[in-house]
Amino acid sequence: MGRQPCCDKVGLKRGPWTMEEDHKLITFILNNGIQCWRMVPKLAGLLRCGKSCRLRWINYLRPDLKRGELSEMEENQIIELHARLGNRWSKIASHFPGRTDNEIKNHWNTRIKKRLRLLGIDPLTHHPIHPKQNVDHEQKTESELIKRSLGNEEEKVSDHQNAAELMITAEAEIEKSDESSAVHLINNYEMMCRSHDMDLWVRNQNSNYSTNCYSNEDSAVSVSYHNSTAAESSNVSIHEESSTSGDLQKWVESVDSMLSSWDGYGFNQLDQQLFF
DNA sequence: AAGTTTGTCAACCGCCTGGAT
DNA sequence: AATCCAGGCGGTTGACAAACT
Repeated sequence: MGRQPCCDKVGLKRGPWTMEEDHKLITFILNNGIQCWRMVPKLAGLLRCGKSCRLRWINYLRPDLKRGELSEMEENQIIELHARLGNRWSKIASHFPGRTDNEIKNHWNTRIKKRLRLLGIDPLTHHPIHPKQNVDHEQKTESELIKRSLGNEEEKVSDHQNAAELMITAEAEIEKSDESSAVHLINNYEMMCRSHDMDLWVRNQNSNYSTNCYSNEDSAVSVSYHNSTAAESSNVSIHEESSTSGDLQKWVESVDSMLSSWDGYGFNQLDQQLFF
């Protein structure tokens, strides 16, 4: 037996909501609350189906909605959550009070996907796109792509490359367990990232792992490692206040242990390059 | 100025889930 | 156990605006 429609659609209004309809819905909900969405349109005097009322309230009218553009920090968090959860928009949205799943889904489809592709990252798998599979067939040079992703600012391009080199060296130091040197380099990297509000991906040449490093507003450097062969990913973060304490030692150890578990996937090759 | 393309996002559709009976 | 049903979810559409030719 087929599913019954949620309501009798005959005579019901569709399409964009008018101010008058919005007003009726807001007034009704604020005065009566929500017991049953099916009854809301009847009781509120609206020629809409219950589902339509629910959607309008949740996505547009409820008072606790956060308006305005998503910040870069929120965007980075969405990317991180999407890597873990996939297209589970409501789960992702639950991490952002005042943001709706619809809003985040739209933002992902219209902006973040493009941004990731520009950086050479497959938005579906979150792994680097191999140059041969790169969707941008226009033979853009690496520096042109970097410029585009950073708003065409020469200075930032140069710092972006320097930061990548710093992080690559830091990882090499970690690999050699030279913590004090790694601490110094990571601190430099952190400062550079924070001062230029940027993120970047580095990737081992001829290997299957990639690294995403970024800073965010609470002064942390996060490093996500993705291993395409093992289909694993992991994330480690350091905070400014812990970068000179024993916590960093733990951080270095956790990176070490994670990477040694990935041995055999080519991580030991340190001839890394910027990958866009 | 006019026509076309591209980007954005509110709203809809249909399936899924879980509680009630 | 089977069925019904409301609410929830993710994919998709289409109207509108902005950018481009």
